Amino acid sequence: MSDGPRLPGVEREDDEDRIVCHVDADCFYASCERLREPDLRGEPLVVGMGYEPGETVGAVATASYEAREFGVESAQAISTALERLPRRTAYEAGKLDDDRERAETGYYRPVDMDYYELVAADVREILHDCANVVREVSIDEAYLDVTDRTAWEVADGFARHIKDRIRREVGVTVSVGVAPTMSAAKIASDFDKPDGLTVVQPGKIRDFLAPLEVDLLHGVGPVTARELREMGLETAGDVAAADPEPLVERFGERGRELYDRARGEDDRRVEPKGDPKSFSRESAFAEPVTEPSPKYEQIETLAAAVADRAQREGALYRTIGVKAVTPPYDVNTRERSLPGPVDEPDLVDRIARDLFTEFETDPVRKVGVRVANLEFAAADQASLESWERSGDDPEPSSESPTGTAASDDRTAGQSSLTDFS
DNA sequence: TCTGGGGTCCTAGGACCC
DNA sequence: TCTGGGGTCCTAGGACCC
Repeated sequence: MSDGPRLPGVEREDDEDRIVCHVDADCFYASCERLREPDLRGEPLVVGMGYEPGETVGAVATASYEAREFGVESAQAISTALERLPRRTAYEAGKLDDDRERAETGYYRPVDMDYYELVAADVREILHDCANVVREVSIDEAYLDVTDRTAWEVADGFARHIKDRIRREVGVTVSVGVAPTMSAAKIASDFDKPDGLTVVQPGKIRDFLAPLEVDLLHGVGPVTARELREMGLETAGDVAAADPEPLVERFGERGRELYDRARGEDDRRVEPKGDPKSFSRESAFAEPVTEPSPKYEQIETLAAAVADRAQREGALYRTIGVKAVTPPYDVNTRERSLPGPVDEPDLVDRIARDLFTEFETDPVRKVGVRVANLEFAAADQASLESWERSGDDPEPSSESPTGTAASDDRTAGQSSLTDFS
């Protein structure tokens, strides 16, 4: 109902003064492990894959803050982590060849996603209780639009309430950022980790961001950070004050976005996450493999896993792809699109093999299979179709004498309408 | 830091169509 | 029959995130 000048065709709505909360669990996997194994509290703890005897490839998924003291970081090669922080069990068994102290060792646990999902579900429930709109970004991270639930004067108390509930009812700690935009809220939640709480009031975003290094901005990784530094831009404040033209020229659309975000401008609204766009599975070999057969065996396994996942989630796919990582670390992808969406595990296998023949004799350190161009027919379309063709065969094709979808043209639809009315 | 696994989005060239 | 302009889809690669 607000009056005032509007550009024709532009929806302004209640654009102003959203209150966005970003909730980010602190080293979530490690917290989960401590939940079911309280003795791990206060100890250096690494959750990852590949540290068991016989395994050589793997990486750190999460390191507790105690483990980070030793230079262990997420995404680090597990071998590096073990050098910096040997396993406590190795110490206790007297297997360490150097004279390290017990205090310089830590605990290692394998990733157990099923368990973490259970814990995350409890957190989610609280989040949905605290906000009208929740966007789950990952298992341990979500945006909340809490505009209708609180006000800026008491936003810190509201965020405190969320943190307290999660700690009391689930037993893990989270860091919360509150700001008028998603991007500022995200950075705010990271500002005071762990167990942090940072509120950025409207009008203060640019001041808040100004001193931060560019790589703290969401979407700026090592490559972009280096290029920005080469352009003389070290902090978010530098970017905000820069001429946007060179940024757009160098980084395209991302450059514009970067510039806007550094200035505190971000008009994205918190919206629930939609359907996934792709499913993939991949796995690395202990060392590069040249023989064709182990590679094809992996492809077969991964293809089956991906097809199974799609089936379980009720997704049809129209594109099938493979990935071959060759030394030193070249990522090659090949994909093929089909005329229409399918759910055919055999086809995934066949096409994946076919696409992979190109790398058959190359040394390969990692292979992957992917399906994309997903369609979730069952949920969305069933209702749409029944709405469009109301009165039509309620169980399409299952009762059909031919059993083929090909017979489902207008004429067939008409006749079944007659049949069922 | 020589590298795990599962995702998203963007870009750029080519094919193809009108 | 020497060559415009716009749009969409497909494919491969790259950067990034957790």
